[in-house]
Amino acid sequence: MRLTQDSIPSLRKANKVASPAMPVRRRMNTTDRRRQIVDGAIQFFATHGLDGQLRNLTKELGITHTLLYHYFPTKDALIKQVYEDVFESRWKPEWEALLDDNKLSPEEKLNAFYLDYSATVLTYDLVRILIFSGLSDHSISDRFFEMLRSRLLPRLIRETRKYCQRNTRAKPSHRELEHLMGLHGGVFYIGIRRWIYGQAIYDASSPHAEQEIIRDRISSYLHSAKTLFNK
Amino acid sequence: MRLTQDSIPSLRKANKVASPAMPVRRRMNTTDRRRQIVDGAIQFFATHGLDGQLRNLTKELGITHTLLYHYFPTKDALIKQVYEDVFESRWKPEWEALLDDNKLSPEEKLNAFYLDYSATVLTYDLVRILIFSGLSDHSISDRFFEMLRSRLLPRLIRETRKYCQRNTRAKPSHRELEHLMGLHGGVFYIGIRRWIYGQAIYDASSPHAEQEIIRDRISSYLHSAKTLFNK
DNA sequence: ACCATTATTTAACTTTTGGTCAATAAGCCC
DNA sequence: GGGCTTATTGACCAAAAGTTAAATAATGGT
Repeated sequence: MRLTQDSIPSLRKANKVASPAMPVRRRMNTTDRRRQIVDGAIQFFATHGLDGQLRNLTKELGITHTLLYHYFPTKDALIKQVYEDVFESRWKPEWEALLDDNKLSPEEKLNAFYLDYSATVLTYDLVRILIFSGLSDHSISDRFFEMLRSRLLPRLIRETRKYCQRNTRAKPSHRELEHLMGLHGGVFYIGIRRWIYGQAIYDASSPHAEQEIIRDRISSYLHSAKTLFNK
Repeated sequence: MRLTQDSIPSLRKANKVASPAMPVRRRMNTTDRRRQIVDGAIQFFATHGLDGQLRNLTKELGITHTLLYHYFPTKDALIKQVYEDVFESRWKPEWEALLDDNKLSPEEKLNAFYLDYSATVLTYDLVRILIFSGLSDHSISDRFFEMLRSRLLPRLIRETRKYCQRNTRAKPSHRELEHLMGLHGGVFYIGIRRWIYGQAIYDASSPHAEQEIIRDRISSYLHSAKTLFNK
């Protein structure tokens, strides 16, 4: 292992002819390399946690660990960048617009939203990094949940009320919110089972199984909202 | 910090008189010390993850880190013991008996079960160690979920059917199971929010808030089961 | 009161790991 | 093709962290 790694340079020195079998030191432009590092780091930290060792990360990337320090002053800086990227790239502002769209019924909105939300958020990288973040500092999970709480939950509650034909703009009650969190948690739990517990959730026979599940849960949620809150 | 730690022996040597302010080297019997170490380790690993450093753990315990190796040959052995203990001590065989009790209605059973389950399982130690385990090897989470799957889910499905007045012993359908997982995940998500995200979930005004929430979810679950599966 | 046992500590070793720095060489411009 | 810029590397450092071995001392039995 260490042998091959270390013997490459001497080989190169001894024989300057470039051969496909012999990796040559390649210069990448800064932005591409940086991109590659961050992408690799996202995958890597999602798998091994934030305690994963830089030398292992760079080995996967095919570079020396010292090269990292050309792009990031410290490991924390890299982690921070990973947080940024995972977070920034996955949160969709369209969700708010979708939930505000007047052409859709409450049920259609909830379905459309949670289908897209689950496809976007319930990914290997995001779920695991979110959980890793929650377990250590709460930096990412706090931010993520705050977005949820301030931008989505109120709209989801509003749509729920609309569905129940309750015309109130009162502040969502504790009970209403918790009912919604029951749905939300049930959906997020899909991600936990799949990406934390490593379960294969669906039978292969039905390709749209996940969508059906989510639809079921939403309909169940809305239904019981009626009986729960309509008197 | 290190100073006081290191200066104790010399102090002891200089002045043999035992004073309450000066901790004296105490011999504990093997079983007690082992118990203390494992208990401390559960707390410690739950907080800092499995990468937590033994020196910090033992500092909390007030012993030298090398003493650990008198009780456990390696760090992995200690972690394994932690897994065992968390798992053994928290899983209640009574749950199965409860769900089989004929004197209770399905709704009463589900309520009683999930109230106790959440009080027992949704604790700081268990939730976090379960998740830590899931993120690394799946050793604990697999076992835990397997117990759930084989011993509890079938009974919960059975009671759900009873509630819906469906008399079938057919193998639970994929859809039935997922509906149940919606409830289960919603409940477990309480633990995630509280112990991973670090959220204070309930308003202090209502001490039984968690119980009400769970009751709500169960009633919602059973209700929608009726409409979902009864025709 | 002494002795044997063994819990506990001290000191030291090894590997791992984040981080630094000077040397090397790939690509670009002229 | 020569030279400049800078991406990339190899050697090295220091602190962290798991592990070992020998020395010390608390306890229980006689």
